[in-house]
Amino acid sequence: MDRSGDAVDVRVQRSKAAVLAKTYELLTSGGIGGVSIDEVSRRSGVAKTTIYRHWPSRAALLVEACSTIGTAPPVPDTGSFGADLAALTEELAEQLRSARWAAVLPSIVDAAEREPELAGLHADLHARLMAPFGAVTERARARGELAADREPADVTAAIAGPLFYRRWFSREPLDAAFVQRVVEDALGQLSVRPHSP
Amino acid sequence: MDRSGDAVDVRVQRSKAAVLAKTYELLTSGGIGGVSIDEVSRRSGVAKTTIYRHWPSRAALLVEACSTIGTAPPVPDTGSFGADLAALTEELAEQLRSARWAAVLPSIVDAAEREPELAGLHADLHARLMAPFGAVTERARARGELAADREPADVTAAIAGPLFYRRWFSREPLDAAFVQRVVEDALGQLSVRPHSP
Amino acid sequence: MDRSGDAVDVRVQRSKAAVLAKTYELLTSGGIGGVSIDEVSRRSGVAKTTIYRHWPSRAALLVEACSTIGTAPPVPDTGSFGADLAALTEELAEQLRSARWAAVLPSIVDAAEREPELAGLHADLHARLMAPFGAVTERARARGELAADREPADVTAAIAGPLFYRRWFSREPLDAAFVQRVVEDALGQLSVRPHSP
Amino acid sequence: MDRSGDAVDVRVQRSKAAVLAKTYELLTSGGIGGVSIDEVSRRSGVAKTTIYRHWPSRAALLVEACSTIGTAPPVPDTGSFGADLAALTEELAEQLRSARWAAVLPSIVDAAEREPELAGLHADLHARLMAPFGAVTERARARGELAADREPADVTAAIAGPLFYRRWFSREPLDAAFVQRVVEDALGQLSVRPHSP
DNA sequence: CAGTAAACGAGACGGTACGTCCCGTCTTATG
DNA sequence: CATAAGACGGGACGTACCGTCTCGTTTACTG
Repeated sequence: MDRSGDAVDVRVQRSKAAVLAKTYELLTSGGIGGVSIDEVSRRSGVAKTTIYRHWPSRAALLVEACSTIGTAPPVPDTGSFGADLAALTEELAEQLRSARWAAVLPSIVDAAEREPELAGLHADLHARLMAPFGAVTERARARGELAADREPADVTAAIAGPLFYRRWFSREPLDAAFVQRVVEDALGQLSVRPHSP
Repeated sequence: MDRSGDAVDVRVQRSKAAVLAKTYELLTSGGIGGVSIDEVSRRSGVAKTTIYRHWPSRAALLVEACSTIGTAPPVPDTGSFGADLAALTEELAEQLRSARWAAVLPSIVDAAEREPELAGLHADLHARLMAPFGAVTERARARGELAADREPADVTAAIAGPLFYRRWFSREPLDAAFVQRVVEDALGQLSVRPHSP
Repeated sequence: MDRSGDAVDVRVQRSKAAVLAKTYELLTSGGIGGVSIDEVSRRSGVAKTTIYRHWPSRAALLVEACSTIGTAPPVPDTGSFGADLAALTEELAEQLRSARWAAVLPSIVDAAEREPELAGLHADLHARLMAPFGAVTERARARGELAADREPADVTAAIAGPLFYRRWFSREPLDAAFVQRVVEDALGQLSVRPHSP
Repeated sequence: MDRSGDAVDVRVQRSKAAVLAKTYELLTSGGIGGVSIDEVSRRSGVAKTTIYRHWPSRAALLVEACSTIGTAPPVPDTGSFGADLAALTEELAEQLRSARWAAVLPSIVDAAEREPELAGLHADLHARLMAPFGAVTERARARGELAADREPADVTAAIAGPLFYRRWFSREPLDAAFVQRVVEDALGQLSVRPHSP
């Protein structure tokens, strides 16, 4: 019966796609509270049984629906770490302001906090979101703009820290001035040296 | 008639106290999602009807139950902004590692994200937690250690940003070295001048 | 402090009257299901406590509200048993068609069926309603129109039986023809002799 | 899909049967007022949700539960209307003394009085109970024992009227002498002619 | 005219039931 | 063997009444 792996049954793909699409639709229209498995099933025409076959819980479905959406931005390559960082930070701020995943991340964080099995999902999502910062950081280290002991984690802490804090904790607007200052402060504290090629 | 406010019937106090206590208990153990009126009623022995008599909704009960959560640390007064900030930051890190509210905040953030009536609750809690940073910042500005255009919000963003990020998003341990670096970076980017009395 | 029983405090009268009036009002507007102690209290301004002080239960209040209303018709005295009986029967039929107690009696019967303490109330009400039939029957026996072995109970069974049956069991209209036939049949089976004074 | 009607899922049958059985139990022990969906659910082990899935309201459930109550006695065929009627009347009196439905009818009458959706239930039950009287009446008319203008309704009024009255209103015992007199009176007022075959 | 006991209003309380919504599990039949 | 269809047990929601229970406050008779 071995379908040799790659012919994974087209129906599975179809079902998952339909479910994710409707989940996304409900998510954007009614927030997380507006997504119920029953409703997704009703609208997508995919049986509830099937949904539970593919996702262990409502939370898992939400996570995937969001992570599909929360695709990391392309890694910029301007030639200088500063410009790369500014571009990425602006993009991140923009997503925090408007992207669907930004409204859902706290519930994922919360889930990760109390259900260890969901912590993995959180880690995946986080890694995906932060990957571009890692990439430009590595490049900067290779070019000597950044000291060798500066880790990608330091960069994300310096950038995402203040942004996330402002988005979810102080709940003030993420205006351009704030974003710019965050970039400058980060560059300052990371002791970035100008790149001379 | 007029029972003039202070003789408000002891039973009311008892009921409310019992309900709040159990709500708090459920809150810290299961987050906001773990609090249901039915469960509070069951555990507290207070009838559901009575709970609804005192709080119009689940949200209202949560707001009041949370108002006792997260007591801010005392404001240090070492004489220098740097030392004050270091003390507060270490205290905050310690609370993030162990305090009950640290496990609950994400669910509050999540709730604030989509239930407007709970946003106030989040704002209160946040203000309470960050108040000491505001106090030492104001003092530093008065003493000239800090430029007049440096707002308390800048300080909390510089300190709480990385700490919160690490606690809930990158989920790495909040070790002493990290805390120390956060303080140093913050002092650097805030352009703190030494205090000469 | 013995107020010697009969000076029962005017306030009691006032409260009871107010409660019964509103109960009656609710009863006629919303049927038995429309009467709730809370609502009666709200509308009459009489505290729930006071209501329960005077009536042991909602049922008891309803019974009294109905029995106050279901006053028996005056005993006719036409000179002949047949005419008396016809008058009483027509009056009874009229009450069955329109009086408030007619809509409530079944619930009293039901209550009497399963709560012995309410059976007494039922008996009272029944006796009050049937008293006039007893009176005219006794008179007819005294005058020799009716054999001495014909009891009032036989008369009520012959008259109220078919009427009640039609009102509550077959649920057909109590039209004049039916009422007339019931009277005739009763007179026939009671072997009424014409009265010669 | 089409499960074509007869393979309607055994579970549905099981649930409905369990619910109806317990409803019937509660009904006969506590009358219509003694039936609550919660209690039925609790005793039957069938979830409240499931009950509401099958019956849109408490009333609908009661209607169905009552439809099995009160099975009519077999129609006698002695050859004469008088003997048939006597047999049926004695059987009815016996049921009034002991049958479960006799304790429940008043609450059904009461319900029919004010809940139109339950009136149908009452009508069904009444028709079922009275059917045998209709049958023997028709036969008697066909044989000429009874005038053509004597309706089954007249017979039931003459028989069930006094019996029901005595059972629920005067609440005196339904002894043999009373039953016999009711039959005789009925035969008299119906002007029954002897049957000559 | 003061004292006192009843009746009273206000309303908190524990409790039961309502009918609805969603969860996640299950069973069965179809393609 | 993935799926559609949908029944099922369960738990929570917020509301309406029930009947009980303090508590002070009239009110009207008594001494």
